[in-house]
Amino acid sequence: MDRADSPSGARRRGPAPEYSLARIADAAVALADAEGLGAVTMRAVAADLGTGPASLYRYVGNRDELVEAMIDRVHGELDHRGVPSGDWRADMLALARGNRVLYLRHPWLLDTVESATHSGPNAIAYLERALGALSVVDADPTAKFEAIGVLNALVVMLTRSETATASDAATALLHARFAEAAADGAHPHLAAALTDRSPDQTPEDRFERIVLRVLDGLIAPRA
Amino acid sequence: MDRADSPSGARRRGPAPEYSLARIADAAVALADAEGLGAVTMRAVAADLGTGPASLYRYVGNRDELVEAMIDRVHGELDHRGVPSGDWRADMLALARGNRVLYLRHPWLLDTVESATHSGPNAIAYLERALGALSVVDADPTAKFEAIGVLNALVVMLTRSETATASDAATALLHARFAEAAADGAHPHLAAALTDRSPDQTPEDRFERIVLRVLDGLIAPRA
DNA sequence: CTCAACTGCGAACAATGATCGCAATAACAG
DNA sequence: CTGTTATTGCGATCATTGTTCGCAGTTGAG
Repeated sequence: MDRADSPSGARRRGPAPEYSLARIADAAVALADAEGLGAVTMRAVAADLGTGPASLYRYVGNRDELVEAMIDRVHGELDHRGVPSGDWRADMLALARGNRVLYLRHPWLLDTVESATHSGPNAIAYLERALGALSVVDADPTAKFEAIGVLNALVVMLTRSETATASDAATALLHARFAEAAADGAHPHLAAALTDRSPDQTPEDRFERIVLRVLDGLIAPRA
Repeated sequence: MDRADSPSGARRRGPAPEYSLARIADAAVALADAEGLGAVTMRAVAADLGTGPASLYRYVGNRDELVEAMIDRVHGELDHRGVPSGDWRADMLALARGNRVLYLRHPWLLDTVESATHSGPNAIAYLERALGALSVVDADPTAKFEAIGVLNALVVMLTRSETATASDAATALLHARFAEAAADGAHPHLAAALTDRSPDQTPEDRFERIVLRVLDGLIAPRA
């Protein structure tokens, strides 16, 4: 019942595995990048590899495991060397920036946050980096875990709002509903806020400003 | 192609609708509360109402619309009167607290954050309240929207971690992987952080402390 | 050479979201 | 009162998807 592919030292019996978890995950990632996570069906991935869906189950227990493999695979794209630099603020900002570009490059990652916990090797390596960055801070580990978690949630939220373009149907609907609510007289503050648009700020600036502020709030002087 | 149920003034022709969006949403909410969002299939909801799946489509365009109705329905459980009180910090904390209990009562809401945007009437009413609370703050509307969004993301994340009990399979797996990584020698900071457990703090305290800190960081003195 | 372990995968199954069409019903027009 | 029409309830049915079964083919071990 074990998986094909797994590096169990010596070559086992039977034919050598024709595919690999990495190849399958790559195909799935390509599909998700192009058409969203919903397009990642076992059939579609298998078809892209030129085989049938059943073959994939030699490498993956189920679809969730495939998604997990995808997640960890793209997490490997990040290069966080030099992150425990001593300046924890800069370090955390760098980690956040890295996650941001990762989410922008693979927007489907934003859809996996709530279903699958990112706990693959690369995600754990990331956590190790973050803890390393915070090792110079005098706070108890629980607070550090919290800070990392909050930071990640923040990055997800910010990137999600960055990804929501007006061309998107859901976003258009949202705006329409806002406008409607603002016009019905029962939502004065909303109406005011919508008319009083304050403008252009690059996404990057917005991102860094908010991340830094939250960081400062989180790791405030001990009470 | 219009929906049954919708209050189009005078009674229309044909038989009076036997169900209603509200009743259907209630049944679905009950199902989700008991067995999770995955248990909310058209068939299951219909069966709970004593009918077939096709009937629901007179009241709902598709499953996503049903989930949206569920979301807005439970958002109506919150009573946020007295929230624009003048003390914006207290107001925002109260709103956050309200959302927290809502998420704890209906954990499946945490699974809807990324798929469906919460933009029903009750969600918009919530937004209006929050904007009202922040109306006494001198900041541009964009920043206020951001603050509200960040606050919500924060509440979601904190409540999610509160919901993840050790009895949960996913959480158990996560802890196992952490322990494994901590033991392999390549993750010293993780190992240190895991052994150095700092203890007991009520979830409520944790929640309020973090929310207040982030709020203070967000609405920091203008730069 | 034989056997056992292993892989690839076509065929099939169950569950689910969704559609179609028709019978039943009730307001409306005359 | 009758015929028309808009509307509802819903059984039957379809397409899609995740997943399993079983078997043929392959390869190393004894």
